[in-house]
Amino acid sequence: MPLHLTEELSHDISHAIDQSNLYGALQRASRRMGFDHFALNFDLHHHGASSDGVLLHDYPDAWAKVYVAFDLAGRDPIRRACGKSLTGFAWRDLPHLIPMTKGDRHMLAIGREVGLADGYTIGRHLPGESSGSCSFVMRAEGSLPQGMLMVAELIGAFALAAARRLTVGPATPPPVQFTDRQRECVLWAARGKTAYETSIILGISEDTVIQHLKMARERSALHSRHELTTFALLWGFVGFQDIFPWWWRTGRRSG
Amino acid sequence: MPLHLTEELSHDISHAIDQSNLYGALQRASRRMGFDHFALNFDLHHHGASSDGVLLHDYPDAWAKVYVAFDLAGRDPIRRACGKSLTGFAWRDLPHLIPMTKGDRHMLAIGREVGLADGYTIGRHLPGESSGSCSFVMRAEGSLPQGMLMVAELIGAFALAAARRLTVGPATPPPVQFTDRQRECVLWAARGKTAYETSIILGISEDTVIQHLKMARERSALHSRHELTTFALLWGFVGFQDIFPWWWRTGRRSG
DNA sequence: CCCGGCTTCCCCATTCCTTGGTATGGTGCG
DNA sequence: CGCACCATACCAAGGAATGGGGAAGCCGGG
Repeated sequence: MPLHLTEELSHDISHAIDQSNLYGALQRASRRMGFDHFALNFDLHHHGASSDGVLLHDYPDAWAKVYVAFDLAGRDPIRRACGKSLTGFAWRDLPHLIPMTKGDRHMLAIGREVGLADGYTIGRHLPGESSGSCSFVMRAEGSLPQGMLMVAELIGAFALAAARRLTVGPATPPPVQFTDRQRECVLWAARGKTAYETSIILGISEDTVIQHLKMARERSALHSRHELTTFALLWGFVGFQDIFPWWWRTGRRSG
Repeated sequence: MPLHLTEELSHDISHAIDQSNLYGALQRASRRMGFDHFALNFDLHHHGASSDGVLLHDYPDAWAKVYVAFDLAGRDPIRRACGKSLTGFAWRDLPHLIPMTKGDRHMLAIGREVGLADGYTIGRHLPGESSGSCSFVMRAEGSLPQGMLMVAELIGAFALAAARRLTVGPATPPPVQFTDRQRECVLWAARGKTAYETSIILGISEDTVIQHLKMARERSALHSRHELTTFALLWGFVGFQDIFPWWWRTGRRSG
């Protein structure tokens, strides 16, 4: 029966043709699964003002303002936890996923006050393209509908896929291309090397390294090396794999 | 019934205590769902030689060599498609997900020759931490077990979570802790702001921002802002989600 | 109550990065 | 052969980051 339910609910979601459509389908789905509220947010890692992403929810009004404040400060613990779990998670399990600060606990406490007691959140990431999360929330303290969590897992994923379909469209090419040398210089920059050090490593002059980084910045329309390295990481021009194995191998420590 | 099946199969997988355990559970699960083969790979984005990731499969021997060759060259189209889909996908739908090159088609053709006709692959990513994929494969041309794809979706996710658990360990505590202010300053640095700009944003003096960043570097034993922002991204003190949606919202461009 | 940690602010010298140029040789393509 | 692009190298000025100091107030734990 639950699988049948999944298919029924996912049908509406997968066939949503716009955001209000998706909103309705998600609201119906959340009720059918036994939840009181839902929230879906989906952010692109690029694209300008035209398509900013998706934020759908039927949270209490009182919560919206609070949430925006926390989120703008980059402090939403639930969003952080989405980066640390491959499957959905219950909010009560947050401390097992991420280190909780005082501010985090404060935010959750405010949530409980306005009627968001516990929830189950499904997060998905496509490195360099988009991230999103979909939460199903209970108003009252008590247990989540355990038998429905797997259904929620699927429904959440389909909803995020739908949001992506509505936002991204067919394909997302990387916004720029680097030359080999540019990529190499950015890599050593991300590893923390200065232009001079990189010039020694690559056996070229310091000015050349600076030139490559200059060109890379120009292509990306960025104005600092921090942005450049972050940008390169995001788009996979360099990977954490490229940086950290090297980092740990070379006797570097950070704690 | 299928949901019951999911719970039964996921139990074994979620309780696997080592890789051979997981192998057996996955093999049983793939058979029960009506597939002929399975493959799971899971890669960490950091940590040195000791724990490089997981690769489990019961593919024909003939395929292993071919696969390794393609994968080492970073050319596996299925892995590429994992970066472009939020849900599982059938191999036959690859052309809808990614631009297929001649080499990609060649690889799939070889697969069909050795008895890997079509498959369903579930991919998951945690930006900055790990990526993995789990495939369930049919030997013969024909249709995938349609009624089982949602089950496969869940089983695949649980298997990846299990692989992560076996690889990463229960929790990888961050090697240092930042104060709220430090984290905030690092966040704005990662967003590309200078110390002066950050000071305006936070309403404090430029020297204070410099001081916070100085302390953060000291704790991390790092010597440049590039390393600091990368480090913060890796450990989840700030997330790509925190940086880029904001980035593109504020009129920045890069393409 | 005192101590430690957090946050805030200030100074200075040095190094590094950014931005604007110019210029050479090589390579691949039509 | 032009042409575009890449890799290489250099110059100069101004802005930003780094690494050393010092110091104040606040708050919570022992």
